[in-house]
Amino acid sequence: MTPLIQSFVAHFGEMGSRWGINRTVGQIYALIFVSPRPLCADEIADALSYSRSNVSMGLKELQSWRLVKLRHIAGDRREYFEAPSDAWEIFRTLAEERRRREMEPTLSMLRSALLEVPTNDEDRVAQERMRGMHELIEMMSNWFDDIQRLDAQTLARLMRMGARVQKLLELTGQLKSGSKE
Amino acid sequence: MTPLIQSFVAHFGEMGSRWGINRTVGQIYALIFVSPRPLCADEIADALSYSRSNVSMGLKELQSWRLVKLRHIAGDRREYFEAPSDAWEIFRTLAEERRRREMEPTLSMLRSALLEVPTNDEDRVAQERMRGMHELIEMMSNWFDDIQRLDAQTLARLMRMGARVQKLLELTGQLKSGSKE
DNA sequence: ATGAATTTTCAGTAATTACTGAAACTTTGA
DNA sequence: TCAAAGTTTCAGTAATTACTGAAAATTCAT
Repeated sequence: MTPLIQSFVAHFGEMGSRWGINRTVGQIYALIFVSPRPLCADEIADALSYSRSNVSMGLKELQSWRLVKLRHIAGDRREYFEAPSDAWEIFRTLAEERRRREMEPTLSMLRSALLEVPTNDEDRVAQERMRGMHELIEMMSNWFDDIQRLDAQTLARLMRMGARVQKLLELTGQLKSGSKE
Repeated sequence: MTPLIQSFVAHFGEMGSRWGINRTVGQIYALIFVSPRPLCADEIADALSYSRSNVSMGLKELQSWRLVKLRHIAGDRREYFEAPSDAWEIFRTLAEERRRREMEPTLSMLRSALLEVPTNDEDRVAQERMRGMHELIEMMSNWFDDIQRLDAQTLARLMRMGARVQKLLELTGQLKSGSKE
């Protein structure tokens, strides 16, 4: 590993642990991401000085997040791993997977909590707060879903617009006032 | 704690660990969030059966995330803690703090990596990928910053629009074609 | 200043999570 | 069907992180 790659990999190892992801997994992904060609498990274990089995676990985790693609090379039985070279695509996958793992369980917990009939003031207030949270998370979840379908270019345009989108909304609000939104 | 609140608190304890946040901190915040009035450390320790010192640590962490507000009650020396009752506000704080803790260090690492002059093909490719990632993260970081300034209502409108925003962009793209955007 | 009420720190311990090496399993070519 | 190449599982151990209780520090009324 060159020093450039080494520092990139190290950074993602540390960052990883601020997420749910562990150091090994972060480093493996960083390495695959910057590699010009797919890597096999042994190469990864070698480069990072981790045991073969640890790398195997890490790759399985990355697969469960759908962040790596498998490749096969003719005449070679080993599996090779590759990341999308487009950071947008990675981000999209990550967002979708987080929605599924973090938002959905919370939404279903909140939904069932909101079905309960509160029998005291404490529960009444609690439910009120939960309702607000449910509303927010549901909205964001749907929004993620919509965003998912935009192509990178449109999304980039939307982001570059930033706060100016507000102006646009005000404008269309006027144009469409009276219609369904 | 009522069963309703208990299940909410338990859920956030478990969810917390999928984030960087630990179980205790997640539970403390959940409890504060649904409480109709500010709580003091002893009440929290009591409700969750954690040691007073553990709760103290947890509250400190929540303060470092700026997720709790301190309140004082006349004639009572203890500090009371409260969460914004508006989930939007919480989300905004969280997003800002994550940007600061996760995006900024990564951006600065990437920036310095991109300043290096690559001396071989491996580094050249790696830098190319890093450039893509830098572009994406920087764009998102700026966008978060912009979003920050929108009021909840506008943001909600934007989200409810979802993918339809694409149509809007196409429209304005036509209107403005030739101008600076 | 004194001391009671409260909060924080910290060293030690418990619990959890990460990692390894060996063994089991799978796949494929001869 | 066998054996070689490759991958996964898993029990045990290492490393990390969470938690506690006791002691120290802080705050504030007198």
